[in-house]
This record gives sequence, structure tokens and C-alpha cells, in this order.
Amino acid sequence: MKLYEQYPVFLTNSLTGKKEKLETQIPGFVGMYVCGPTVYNYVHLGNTRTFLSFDLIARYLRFLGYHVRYVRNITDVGHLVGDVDEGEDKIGKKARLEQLEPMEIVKRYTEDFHTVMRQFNILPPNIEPTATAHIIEQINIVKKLIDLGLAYEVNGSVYFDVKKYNQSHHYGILSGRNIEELMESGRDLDSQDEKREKIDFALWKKASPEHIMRWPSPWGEGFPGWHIECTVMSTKYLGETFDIHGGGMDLKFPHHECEIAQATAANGKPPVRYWVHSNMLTVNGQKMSKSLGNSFLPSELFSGNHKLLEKGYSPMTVRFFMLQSHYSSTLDFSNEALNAAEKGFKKLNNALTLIKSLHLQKTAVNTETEKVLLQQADNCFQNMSDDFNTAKTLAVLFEMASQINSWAAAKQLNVSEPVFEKFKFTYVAMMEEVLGLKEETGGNNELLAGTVNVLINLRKKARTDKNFALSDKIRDDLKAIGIQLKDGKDGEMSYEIE
RNA sequence: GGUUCCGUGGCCGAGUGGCUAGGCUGAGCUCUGCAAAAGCUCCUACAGCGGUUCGAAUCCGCUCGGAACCUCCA
Repeated sequence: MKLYEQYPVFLTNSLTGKKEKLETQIPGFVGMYVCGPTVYNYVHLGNTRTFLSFDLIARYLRFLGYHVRYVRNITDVGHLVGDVDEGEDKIGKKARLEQLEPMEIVKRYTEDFHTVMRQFNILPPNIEPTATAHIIEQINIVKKLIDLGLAYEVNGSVYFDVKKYNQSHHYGILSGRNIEELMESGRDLDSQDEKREKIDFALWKKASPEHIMRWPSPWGEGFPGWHIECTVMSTKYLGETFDIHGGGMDLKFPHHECEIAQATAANGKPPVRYWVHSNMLTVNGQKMSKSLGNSFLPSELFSGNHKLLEKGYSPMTVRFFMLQSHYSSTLDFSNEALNAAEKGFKKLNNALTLIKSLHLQKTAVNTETEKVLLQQADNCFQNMSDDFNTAKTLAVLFEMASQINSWAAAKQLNVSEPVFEKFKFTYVAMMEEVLGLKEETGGNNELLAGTVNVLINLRKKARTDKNFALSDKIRDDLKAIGIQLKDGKDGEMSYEIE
């Protein structure tokens, strides 16, 4: 029996608003697509949270035994800056500002993105396609939509006919809108021009003379519209209908709504079985975003070099911090919360280090304890399978950490070997493989360890001689440079680098 | 204005009808030469007002407060 059969996954489907059992199209296989970053700038912490959320989902599904194909794109064609403005594109704009080739911009920020992903221990997707590598496919689907009569060309640009699509389908199915309201609301656009209705969206845009990124097409030189790349790349690698489509909450409308419309129109069936949206990271209750000026970069967070930060925090501390809340809830950022997370993570991290090296003497087996431990191990899976509830899982891991500490203190094992092994396996696997919380050793190396051991031995001698002034000085001085000595019961000492 | 979501103890944050969330902080105890770490114990909340129910933080209604989306955004 596979783990995914033993612990079937339930996830909240944004399409229905309900928690549903994951029934994949092909048993044992999961196709998942997540909207990746637009690489026209450094990714900030808010962006990172989304990728972390889906990293977790991919990790857990794989852990359960699913064969996961995880596709996360890189948007290297700028989305349109305004709605129907001059056809300006973010990447092109930045490129002109900096006097660079667009692809130079793309490369720089793609590399930054990958670096950040690595720092947070976010695993790479199986396929990371770029929009610019799929121009032909995008043109083809636009052609197809025109042939189907659901798109129209005006002056070298092509738009999707939402009103027409809505006659046979529901545009707004995902975000709970109807097109009458959409057509009434919203601001009146200054250059309301070529589109038949303002809710129509661009599939292909004609490139203005100064527009740098451009490709030839049946409609002249231009570039793909905002939403079409995701439809093309997801269906190319995962099929016309695939299991999970993820992305940030802010992409639900219009981006994902448009994806559904395009794909459904082109292929005659809905593209996605389960839509999953991760919520925003907030600062003082407000969405972290570049335009609000309340965002910060991962590097600033690590170094503490930012006006909103009191100090720096390690990548795993930040990862832990984010895992303490559910992906579907907003998470508010604060120094206080980060400090709490730092301590909490340290506790779990210490237990992780400990359990890997525990040597315990067997004593009488306590069957009650065994029951509790097996229940804890089981709960980890139950919680994760319940819409990837990392917060609840962490709560169990804290209980498990207490158990580990107790064992270490007693040096005795009061459960049977198989129970211990299962417990240990679950704790280590949940921490490292599922939650991706890597052990942080704090710049440990052999030379340092040897040096500290010399000092530890000197201090042992001092303590035996009751020379507490000296032993305290050794401890205090080491503490001052960030090494905390801990005295064990039987005269042994350990240390921890802070 | 429209659509949707949220409001939990000092702080963060789980929780979808009855059972201790958990972390951080604070207090006490144990261990310790003193610390640190660890263990144990305590601080028992659910915006307000109504309603449904034997029973609601959890369901319904209203009020107040906050947020996201409706325009590029993870």
C-alpha cells in the first residue's frame, strides 16, 4: 500500500472553495504547474512565500510516493505594464533604463531567483520553461483561437473575445465574478481603443517601434499577451487537463481566470482539476509589494540590513517562520514573530541533531509511551494530508522534540527498537524531506571543533580544581564570540554556535 | 461601488459543533558550583450583539474593524 493511499491528500480547491480529496488523473502521478516569477527584478520575500508553499506541496506529494512532474515557468517576456497602454513591457522598460539587452536582465534576475530558491532550500521544479522559448506555440494557440472565432485581430494585436466565450462558458468561474459586473465596474481607460469590450484581454500585442522584445507573427511584429504563456507551457508539459495549478492569490483574477478561458476555448475542456492559491505575506497588515515600498529582499533579511529589521535571520529560521502558518492564510511579518521563530526553530534543530546521534540504553518498554509516539508519527502524516497543514505538523514535531530531549537527558530508551526507529524516521523525514528544514550547524568545521575542545578540556580541569573564576571566564569569553558551552550532568560539555 | 476573505490569550499562529493546539514571552520548580540547555507546572483566549442547538471560537444574521482582488504584482 502506497503512502498516498494510506494518507489520502485533501486540498482546498479554489474553483469550488471546498476541501477535496486529491484524485489524480493517472493514479500515482501528479502534474502540477505553478506561475513563476517575472524576472525583471530581484524576488522579494513575499514572492518567496508562494514558491515555498508549492515546494512543500511538491515535497509532500513525492514523499507520499506520487510521481510528480512539477513545472514552474520563468516569465522572461514582460507582462504589459499598463492595461492597454503603449504596449510597454516590464523587461523592455528596465532594459532601456539600464542600457542593457533584455536577455541580460533576464539572466541576472533569473540567477538571483535561483540563488534565493537554493538559500531557502526550495527544490527546483522538474521543468522550468521560459516564455521566450515558446513563442511559436503561443502564436499557434492564438491562431487557433482566431479560427474558433473566439479571438479577433485589430491593428496587429489579437484579443480574446470574453463576451463570446461567456455565451457558452462562464468567464469568472474561478474568481466568482460575472461579466456584466466586470463590464460596468473598473476605471474607464484612457486609451480604450481596439478592444471590443474592456474585459477582453490581449493574446498578442503589436510591438511599438521602441519595443525591444519582438517576434514576427502572422499579425506583424509583436509579443505575446500576458496570460497565454502559462496556458501554452502548462498544456505542453502536463497535458490539456492536468491536476494542480498553483500561484499567488493575486493571480487569481484576472490571470488564472484568463488561463481557464483561453485553454477551455482552445481545447474544449477545463485545463485544471485543482486550483491552489497561496496567500500573501503582509507587513503591518498590508500586502508586501514593491510598489508599496514595504518589501524586502531575502539578502536584506539574512543580513538584517534594512530599516524595518532589528537583526538578521537565517534562511531556515525564515522558512520555519513561514511554515508556522497555513499557506492559505495571510502571514504578517514582524521582528517579534521572527525572533520567536528563531528560537522555535533552534529547538527543533537541536532535537534533529540529537536524535541522529542518540545512543540509549534499553530499559523496560513503556507501552503507553509507545502508543503516544506512534500516534505522533501518524499525526504528522494526517496533518500534512489535511491540506498541507504545516502549522499543525510543527506542533507535533515540537512534542516529538520534547521526547527526544527527555531521552537524551535520561540516556535510556523506554520503547522498543521498531517504535524508536519509526519515530526517528518520521521526525527526521518530516523535518528534512517534507518541511525542508535543513540542519543548521552554524559554520562548524573540524579545526574549530578541535579548538573548542582544547578550551573545553582546560575548563574541565579548572572546574575539577574548583577554579570557577577561570572556568567562568572561558565560558563567558566563548559566549562573547558566539559559542555557548553547555555543561552536562556527568562533567561532559557540549557547545553550540549561535 | 462589486467580488472574496479575515478579526483567537502579552505577541505570532492552528483550529470548521462537544475533547490541551503549538511556538515565543512572563512566573515558579527540578537539575547545576553558578550559568546555559533540558524537563515539569502555571498564565485557559476566541471583535460586539442577536439567533439556531442539549451544547458554538466553529453554523446563521446584523454591527464594528482590517485585508486582498476588480490595474502590473507571488
